[in-house]
This record gives sequence, structure tokens and C-alpha cells, in this order.
Amino acid sequence: MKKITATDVYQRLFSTYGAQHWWPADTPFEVMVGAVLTQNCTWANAETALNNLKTHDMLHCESIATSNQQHLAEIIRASGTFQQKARYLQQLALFYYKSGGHAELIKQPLKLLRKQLLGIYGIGPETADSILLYALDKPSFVIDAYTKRLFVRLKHFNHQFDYDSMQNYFEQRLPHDVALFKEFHALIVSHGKRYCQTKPLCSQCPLAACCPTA
DNA sequence: ACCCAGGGTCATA
DNA sequence: TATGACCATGGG
Repeated sequence: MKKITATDVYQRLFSTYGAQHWWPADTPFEVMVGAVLTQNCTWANAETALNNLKTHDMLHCESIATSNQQHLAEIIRASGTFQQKARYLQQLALFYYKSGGHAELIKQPLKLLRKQLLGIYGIGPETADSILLYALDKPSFVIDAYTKRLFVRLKHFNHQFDYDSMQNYFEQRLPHDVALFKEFHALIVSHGKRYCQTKPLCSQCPLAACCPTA
């Protein structure tokens, strides 16, 4: 059986699910906060925490950076691991403030920005790339558990591939287009939520015919 | 009651 | 470098 290309996977997912309209947020800073809040938790819980921040008029870098850490933690409680995330958010807000905000940040080249983001306590590769792509409009391909699971299943690479290897794999095969990267990642997540989790529903999966292990 | 979700850090070997 | 423990809520 012929292996489906990454581009064909994108086209098939898009024609099946349509545009996903990621990332839902009013400001780039909200995207950055959301990227931390959704770490290892459902988007619904992250959204509850975001709305709670809005209710308290706390969704700004100054208020987050200067707020009492315990107070902040209670406000974002619904997102889980909230003591850690309160610390993470304060570091991120401080970085955002010291960098001069969105307008100054986007002037910097992708590679340098990525390095700076990874230096922030609580920002790992996936969160950094989510911020680069969805908050700063930089073409940095986001890898997550869904991406790995799907493309291991499609035999594009194996389980031993680390984050950077997987990111390189896609960035070498796709045009570096911000809109494409945004849509592709969102589609992979939407698809992953429906299919091939613990109980495969692969008979109706739009990629079933491409899935050697189905 | 168990399992996982739009991860990351830290200690240990 | 490579696992494992830990964080912790809410929904299935």
C-alpha cells in the first residue's frame, strides 16, 4: 500500500472537517496565556480559567506579572496543576512585558524567539511553538501527542522520534505557510479527538485506507 | 473507581 | 539520554 503524503493528509482532513478557526482569542497575549493553561488539560477547563481571568480583569501582562501568586493560582484553578501554572504565567507575563509586547516581539526572527521562549520557566517545545504560530504568526510547526500518534500510525516515523525530529520532518515537507501550519495542527487535534484513541473507530475514519495498523 | 486532556520540570541512573 | 514521579481539575 502506498504511503499517503503529509500534504495529502492535510487535504483529506480539511475536506472532511473544514476550517477549524484556531486559535480562539481576543488578543495575542490571550493566546499565550491559553497555551500555558491548556497544558495537559482539556480546552474546556483552560477556557474556564481564561474566562475567570477576564472576569477579574486579569488578562493583561501587567496584572498577571504583579499579582499575588496564590491569588492568581485560585483564579486559574479549573485548569489543573494551577500552582505550577501560576508560576509559569508570571514568568511568561514578565517576559512579554520586558520584551515590549506583541509589536516588538514579532520583529524578531523565529529562531531567536523560539530560543527565548524555551528559556522561560514552564515553556516547553509545544507551548513555544503554539505561541510562535498562533500568537506571533511565525511558521513554526506544532507537534503534540495527537500528531505523533497519527503519523506513527501512518508509518511516517516511529515512536523514538523526539520533538525536534518530528518538527523537522514536517517543516521539510510542507511549504512554510503560517495559515497552513495553523490549520494543519488544528485539524490533527480535531481528528485525533475522534479517531484512533484507545478504541479505534477506523472503519469510518477518513484515513482508514491509509492506516496500515487499522 | 479509573483514565485522560491542545505538557513541563525535576530527580535519578 | 532516558525513564518515572509529580502536578491537579473536570468530564467520560
